[in-house]
Amino acid sequence: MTDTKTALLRSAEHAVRTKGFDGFSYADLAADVGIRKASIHHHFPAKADLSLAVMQQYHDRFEALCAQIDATPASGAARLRAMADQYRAALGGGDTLCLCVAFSISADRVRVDVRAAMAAFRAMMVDWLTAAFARGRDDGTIAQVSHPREDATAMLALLEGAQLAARAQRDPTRFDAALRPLLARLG
Amino acid sequence: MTDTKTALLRSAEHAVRTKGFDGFSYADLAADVGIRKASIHHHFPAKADLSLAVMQQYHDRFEALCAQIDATPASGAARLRAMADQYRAALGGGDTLCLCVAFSISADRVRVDVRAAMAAFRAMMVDWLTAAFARGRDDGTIAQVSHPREDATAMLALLEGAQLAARAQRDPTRFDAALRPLLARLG
DNA sequence: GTCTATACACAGATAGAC
DNA sequence: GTCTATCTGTGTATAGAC
Repeated sequence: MTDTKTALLRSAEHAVRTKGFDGFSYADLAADVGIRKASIHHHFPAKADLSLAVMQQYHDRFEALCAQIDATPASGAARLRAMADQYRAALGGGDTLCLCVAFSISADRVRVDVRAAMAAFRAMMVDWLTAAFARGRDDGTIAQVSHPREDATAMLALLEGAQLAARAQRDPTRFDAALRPLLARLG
Repeated sequence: MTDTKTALLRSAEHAVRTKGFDGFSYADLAADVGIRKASIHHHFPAKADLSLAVMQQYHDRFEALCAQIDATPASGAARLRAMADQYRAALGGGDTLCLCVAFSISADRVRVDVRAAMAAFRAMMVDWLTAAFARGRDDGTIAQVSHPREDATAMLALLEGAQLAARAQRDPTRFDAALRPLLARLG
């Protein structure tokens, strides 16, 4: 992959996560990367192609992160904490959201394959969180686990909602506050 | 307030909640309400004026809803359930979000007074939820309440995140799934 | 209050030279 | 691969007639 393409993907991911799918333009990326906007079309013919590439790259990165955590002997609770830390770090100064959240608002204007990629990402995250909750129930490090899958679904919603709360007021500590009750269950 | 203005506010709220601040235009509203887009400027000179009016109307409606629930002798748990039902109903077929969520993505492109209105709405909701959790702790209808304010912050994030999950896949039952662990705490 | 007409900026995208 | 130039559509907003 060329440097330009890498730079474009990087710039586009940041743009989507701070401004949303409808909020960023090829002009923004061009200014950021330092080429003309027509040149972007050489790498990504349409905005949807770029969006899909960004989504796939994001998916791969999180998949690798999950695998990395799974390779450790960490407890169920420690795994959830590690993932929560990741979402917290993704917030930056309170201005960047999870890519899925950023795309969700424009869900009816993104191409069908981009929507499919969003669904795939969510499914992967819920599956991983489900396994972590099950592990935590078995090793006794997570309190009050009844249905790992439901807990996982709720936790993903909580993570995304907490990011929204932080962004709405550009205050990352809102994320911490929203996570506190969940983290309190982790021994 | 004239019928046209009422219709515009109604149409605009739906537009923002389905397409976001950046995703709807005066052309959409004009087609929906049945007037020309230039006529909208007579009622709301700028898009920011319209956004503010929609936000204020939304705030007033929820404030009235909170007051209505408070006027009943309902338990803490019953109050939370009533509010959760409201967010669930607001989902429609899985395509409409809370107005705050819809605006949040475009937070850096909305006028400062609209952002202030978003913050005011969130503050009101957290305050109300805090009181409901405190009531539930005292009347014994909500399990494991330690810090009502933290529980309230987490619940607002969960409600909004659950709406996002439902919208991402146009499936309202995702909302129900994400809420289940919380609702299980309510006696 | 609503209309037609229009201004002006910017969006995504394409053609073709270099 | 990147550029200039350009197309076409759409966005918010305004002027002025009715």
